[in-house]
Amino acid sequence: MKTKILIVDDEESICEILSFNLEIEGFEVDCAYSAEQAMKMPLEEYSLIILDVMMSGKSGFKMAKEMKESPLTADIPIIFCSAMGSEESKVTGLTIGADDYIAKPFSVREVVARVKSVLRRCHKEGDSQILEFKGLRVDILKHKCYIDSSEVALTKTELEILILMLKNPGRVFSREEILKRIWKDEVIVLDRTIDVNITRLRKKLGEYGNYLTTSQGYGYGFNI
Amino acid sequence: MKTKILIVDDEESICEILSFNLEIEGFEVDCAYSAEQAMKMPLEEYSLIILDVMMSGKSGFKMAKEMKESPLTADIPIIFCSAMGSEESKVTGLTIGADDYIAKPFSVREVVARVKSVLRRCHKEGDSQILEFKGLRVDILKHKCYIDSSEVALTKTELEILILMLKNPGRVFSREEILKRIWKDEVIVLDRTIDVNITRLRKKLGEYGNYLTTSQGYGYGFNI
DNA sequence: TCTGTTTGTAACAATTCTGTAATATCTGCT
DNA sequence: AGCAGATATTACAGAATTGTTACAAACAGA
Repeated sequence: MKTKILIVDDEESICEILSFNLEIEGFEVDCAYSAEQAMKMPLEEYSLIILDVMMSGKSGFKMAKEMKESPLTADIPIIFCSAMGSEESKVTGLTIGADDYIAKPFSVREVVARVKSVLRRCHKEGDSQILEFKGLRVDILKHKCYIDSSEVALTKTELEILILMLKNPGRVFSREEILKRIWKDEVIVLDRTIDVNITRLRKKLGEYGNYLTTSQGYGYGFNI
Repeated sequence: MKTKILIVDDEESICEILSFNLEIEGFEVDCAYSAEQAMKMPLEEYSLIILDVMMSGKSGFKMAKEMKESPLTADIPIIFCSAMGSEESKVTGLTIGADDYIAKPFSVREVVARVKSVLRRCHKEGDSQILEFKGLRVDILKHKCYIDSSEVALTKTELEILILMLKNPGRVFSREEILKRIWKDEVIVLDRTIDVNITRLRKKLGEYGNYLTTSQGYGYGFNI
């Protein structure tokens, strides 16, 4: 399977040139022309995202921040690119949210080199993205959960909670933390909502539900 | 209790992005926007300080130097970061006692990696903060207590008292001190409440309960 | 639009925690 | 030993936390 890369830039010509060159290098490349459009795509399928900082509508930085908040997409490396203009200093500040940074105008050669470098650094090439514990298996790319090879139907919320917990087994997450990472800052829901979702998850996971433990006064965790 | 990190940088955006990402990693993060402001904070509470070299007002170097002069703060690891990637400032930083050095612009992933590395090196890692005495073990992050590898169920209050004592073995805590640190100022409870909780703790800890000693007229302590 | 699913909320039940008070025991001193 | 002050123990009820269920709104697909 080819390594997939997503380019998000409102300048169509840039997308074209980049995707052309990256495809020559053997990558599979998709393009989005706005952050809004990109956010509707199945981001977790991509091994790397090239993100323009300055776009009309949602900025690349904002999009990156949202990605970091979801356990599904938090680990995807991002390369920012932006025109070095009057806001040079601001750009410097923003770049640190990324795994790499490229200033426009850039040479195609440079971009390809950085893409390869970041992928090497993050060991993400061909990464299967599967979480496993005994007979419990979660395929992050496919959004599926299996127990002993038979599928368990989890809803999006349930799956994200499970992924968050499974990625940090043993760690206890406070309700506040869970809200921040599953529901983002935009939506406001009650603490009790977490409890309800944990209950649902436990029920669906059967015997494995017992590993989702409560730390009274602290929160929840996946306890091995 | 989470590992606390202080970020000192006059660029607010940098503070934001770093703190956001470090919080996701499970650290508790505070920010200061100048060395002067930072020096007014209770520095000894932090397990690590990320310090910008170039700030208006007092420089990061100067602040580090002052920290090294106080026994309270001399051992806190410091990671310098600076826009000038010149070898010169790097050398200055390391001689002053910095534990690591990062040149801007940096990737968040890099910073997080270095933070973890430094904490690991200093035996203060955020992944598994563990207090241990013979067969008694407390995992602070997991909020769990074990005796000879089997879990002992402690309540929140009991656990907090035990952690307080175990962190300062030999030291005697007055009731007043214990109230202040476990119950904060918010809640007001009787002195006798402490006694009851100590009793409960002793019973649950079995043989190790004997190490929780009373200093008549003074208070309690974990006496090795 | 109809239908089924997902998801948050509310209400209530079950459980666990925790401070208090009453009583017993201990400690240091004379 | 006897006393006074300090600490230990116990039981209990109220508080706090968590679990469960049912329901309705929002959503998605046909």
